[in-house]
Amino acid sequence: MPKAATTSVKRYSRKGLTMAEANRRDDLVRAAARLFREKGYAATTTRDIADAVGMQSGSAFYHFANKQELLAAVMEEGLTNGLARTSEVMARELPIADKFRAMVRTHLGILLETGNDFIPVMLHDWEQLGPDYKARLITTKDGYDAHWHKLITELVRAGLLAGDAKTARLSILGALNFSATWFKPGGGVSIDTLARRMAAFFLRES
Amino acid sequence: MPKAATTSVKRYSRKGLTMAEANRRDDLVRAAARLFREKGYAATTTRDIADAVGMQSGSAFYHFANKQELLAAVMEEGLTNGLARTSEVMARELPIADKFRAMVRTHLGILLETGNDFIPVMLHDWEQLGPDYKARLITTKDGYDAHWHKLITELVRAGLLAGDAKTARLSILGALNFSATWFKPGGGVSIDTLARRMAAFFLRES
DNA sequence: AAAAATAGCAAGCAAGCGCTTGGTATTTTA
DNA sequence: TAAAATACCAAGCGCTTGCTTGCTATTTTT
Repeated sequence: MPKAATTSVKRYSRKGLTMAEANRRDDLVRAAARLFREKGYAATTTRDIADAVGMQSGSAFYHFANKQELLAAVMEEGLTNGLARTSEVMARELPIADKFRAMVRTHLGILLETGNDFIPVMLHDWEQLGPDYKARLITTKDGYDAHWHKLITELVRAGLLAGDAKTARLSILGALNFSATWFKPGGGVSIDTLARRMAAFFLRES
Repeated sequence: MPKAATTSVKRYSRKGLTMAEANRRDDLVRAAARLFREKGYAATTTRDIADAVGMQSGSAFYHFANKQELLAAVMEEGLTNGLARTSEVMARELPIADKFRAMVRTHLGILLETGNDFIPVMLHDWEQLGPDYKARLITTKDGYDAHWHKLITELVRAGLLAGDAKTARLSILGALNFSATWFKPGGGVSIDTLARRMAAFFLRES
């Protein structure tokens, strides 16, 4: 008879999944993203993150060489997902003004939807990243910006946005990105409504 | 003969000022503001700040009970000065569109002028402040917002800004505030030029 | 000129930090 | 089924952190 009562079988998640299925690395990235967003990177300890996924404090370093690597993983996750969503919208065949509205809605979704803590962390704690880690992410980040550059250049050319394209891009993305600091889900406006209102504020049409 | 060679007279600044004139407390606030802006509040140590003004690491706690109090002092300095400058502009008798342009220029000045690290620190590290410290600042902060609310409401009513006043205010202040993250002094555009371009981007007039 | 207040210095403490190490249970590969 | 790889745990190490304490030099007040 096995001594099952004393030697309990080791489980890698509450659902009793195997190691490979459990994928605790992703759990760490998600928990880190949430905590980094709530308290900031420097104010979040590796113990906080380990606690959040039910690990011992040192065990996170089996998956990540150091704390910076975790921050980079959070940002990379956000950039990869954000670039995919953005590219999909840009590939649609839509009137330019409608495409702008869709892009605004998508960008706000990336920033404000529950659980999407990755890009807000990137916007807030980019400067906490060492130069080598920045270099690893800058390519994806540039691809992101390129979509917006193309879109806004067309809108300016069509007379649907005022001023020069650079000022328009910096203003619009600034306004959108800053919403991550004040938007509270369930606090009055929905993301959909906010997106419509902000798009209408920027666009020059009847 | 006094043993001046061995027992040097204690100076409270490099200019040989007296204690009261030297005002090392303000030195600490300015140094803290610069470091908080460069590295973030949590990543800046009290030793960094003491070093920056040439003090021993513990001596800053003669002027401030704790590190949070220093952060609050940085923000209060920014709010007081910013509110004063903003109130002065609002009191001018100007056509409403010109007043908007002046307010944009003033706000960008508060954010971007060299040495004005206080409001950027507030925008970036507001959430690091304990609830009691937030309460101490919230009144001044609201006075600040009230000016913008009044101005933008008038502009919307005059048809010089699109959409509802709330969306307009959040978008404009978001765009302006976010410039603190990307603007580099001496890097292409001046604050004056940036202010003119951003104001022109938002305003609806010929 | 004595007393009190001011503005520090020098030293260090307790707690918390990122991270390492040695070992072990489980799973996967050979 | 033995060997190798995976995914941790338990313990703790060295360093840094915010902050305290006892003392001293200078300035201001009385």
